Amino acid sequence: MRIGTAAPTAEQLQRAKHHFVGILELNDYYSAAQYEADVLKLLDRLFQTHDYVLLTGGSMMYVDAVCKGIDEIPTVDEETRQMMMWKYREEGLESLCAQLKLLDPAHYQRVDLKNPKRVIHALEICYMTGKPYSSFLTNQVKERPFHLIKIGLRRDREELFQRISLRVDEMMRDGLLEEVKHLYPFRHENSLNTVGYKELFQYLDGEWSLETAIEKIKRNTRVYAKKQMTWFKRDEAIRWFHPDQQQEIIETIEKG
RNA sequence: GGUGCCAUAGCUCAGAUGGUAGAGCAAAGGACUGAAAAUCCUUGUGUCCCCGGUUCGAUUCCUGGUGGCACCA
Repeated sequence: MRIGTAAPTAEQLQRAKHHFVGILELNDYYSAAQYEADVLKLLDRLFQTHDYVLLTGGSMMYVDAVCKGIDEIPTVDEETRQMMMWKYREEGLESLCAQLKLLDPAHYQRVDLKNPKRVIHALEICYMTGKPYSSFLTNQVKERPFHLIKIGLRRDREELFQRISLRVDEMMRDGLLEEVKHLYPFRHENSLNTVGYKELFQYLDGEWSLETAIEKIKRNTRVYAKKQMTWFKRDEAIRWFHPDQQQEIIETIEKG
């Protein structure tokens, strides 16, 4: 999935040592909590020989998992997940909400009852552990054995959207469609339900023209960029810069 | 040139036998604790093409104009 995920190029990989690139198979289970654990373990090692380590990217929850931590909640086993998916299909969301109200009234008050993923996950934990989902939540930011400097990059929306459009065109030139064709047999894997892949699957299904699919990729990428802005905007620790302000960014990092 | 049809939100269109209007898409804003490039929520005032007429009242009916489409010359 090199092209669609905008993985670092061979040249970029040469210039700086990267971690966690291409470590997972299509159908591997992974989560923000696992990422938190994996990254902390790696950092432990890296800080023995490095003063600085850079964490880059825009996967909001994964960034926060490393910086702020995620509460200790058991990982849902396959059996429970299957059972809950079955209940969701057979009984519907409303029924699941009613069950959550009984098993975890506190969380029932707070969750987005219209969001199946949230309701399902809370219920999974309730059923699996016999304890309310909310009893696992501490609402505390974890202490880290290192100093964090958060740098946010921001540019005019018009310019940003223009660059998104160019980036998608470039991916197409680099052979995104070929990549997607190879992945077509695995299209139902969760890892492929993402921008850049799901739209081209629709094209291969004959539901959209190629032009429409490309427009949708651009559109969905814009929406994603907007979601990143919304998420990171409320993080007061982030210091914001225009990408061209390299000198200022370096100084900020050196000052700590 | 003639005849017919159309002109309503950024786009595609719906609608009221006359009481100033609403869907989809787009767009904007927001949420987010082991599926997160995922998932979910909220938001629709727009000279209803223009001039005039009828009317208490016209975006709706009528005359004329402008633009578009189709057919006929």
